[in-house]
Amino acid sequence: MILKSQVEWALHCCAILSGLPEGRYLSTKALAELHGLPKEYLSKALQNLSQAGLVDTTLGPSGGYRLAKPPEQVTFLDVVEAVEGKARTFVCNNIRENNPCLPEKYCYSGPCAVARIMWEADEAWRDKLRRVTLSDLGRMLVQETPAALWKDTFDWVLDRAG
Amino acid sequence: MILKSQVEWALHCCAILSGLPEGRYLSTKALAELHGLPKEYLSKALQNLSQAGLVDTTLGPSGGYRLAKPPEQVTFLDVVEAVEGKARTFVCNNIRENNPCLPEKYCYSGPCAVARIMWEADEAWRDKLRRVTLSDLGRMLVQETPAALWKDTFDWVLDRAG
DNA sequence: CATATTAAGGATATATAATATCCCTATTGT
DNA sequence: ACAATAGGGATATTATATATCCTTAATATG
Repeated sequence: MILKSQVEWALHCCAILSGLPEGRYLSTKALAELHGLPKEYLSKALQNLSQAGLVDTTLGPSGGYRLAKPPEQVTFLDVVEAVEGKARTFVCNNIRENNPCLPEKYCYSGPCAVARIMWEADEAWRDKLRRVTLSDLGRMLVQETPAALWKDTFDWVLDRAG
Repeated sequence: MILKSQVEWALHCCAILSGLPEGRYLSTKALAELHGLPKEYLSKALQNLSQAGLVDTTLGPSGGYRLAKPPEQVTFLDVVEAVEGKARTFVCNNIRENNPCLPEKYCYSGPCAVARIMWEADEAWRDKLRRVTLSDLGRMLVQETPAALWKDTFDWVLDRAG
């Protein structure tokens, strides 16, 4: 069970979008080249962000993506769920209902204990992701990235943003 | 990102093994029929449990599987990791290193912030699973299963255990 | 000892999901 | 008018999950 690499892509793209000056957009092309990713496929991930309402888009030259909300209002969970979907990571197939000892008409009232426990763990994972925002990420990245590289990077992307 | 159904199978099988009388074994066949699962494929999951040291096995008629330790010493994480592997659910491909602004010889010192955050969430998931044991599960199942069905089920499996 | 039953594991087949590319359309800034 | 863009459909490729089959070695039982 491994998350799609699109999740990683989307998070890094959001990190860049978080640092973008007000009103500017970044194209798929720029984001793909910056991260060395396949443009067309990255585009699908960005479309997911758009459909989830996390980013605004605009067409034409100098078009592209920008965050739809301030970075402190976008959580990791928002991004992860936009790309991976909101379904739980554990699917209960109710195999207890195949028990040959089960009376014909018997119906279990709720989900079984196995599922409840697995879903609690899933929820703990989501909780953790919900507590980290893009602005938290931004602060961490600024701290661990050389200032010159950080500046060069934004000069580079803004140069490609028309 | 969805866990293999083998995880569900392994957990339900462990639940049954937890309730088994001392010294008895249950065969793949019995476990498969009890849960309505494909015997050969379930066998692969049980082999994973065996390789992880969670269950003991013995050959021949009346052979099969039993827990290798008391149920309170086997956690959900043990079972999940035996089947799914211990790898983290988020893989960092270091796409920041594709940044064209990155100086030639530059080398990042540690994993990037995105990976650290995702790995923390992964760890929260594992923590939760580590805190639930098979004996916890057993208590929950006993409570939510009609006593007669519970008894019938163990009579049924023990009948098939030689 | 002979036999039936079992786990282990290799080989292979099938189905589903992830990754990737291509192409067409409508929109928009220049 | 033109070039650049997002959106999205269709399709191809690769990887993973699911499933079956078969062989081997061990073992309880008659």
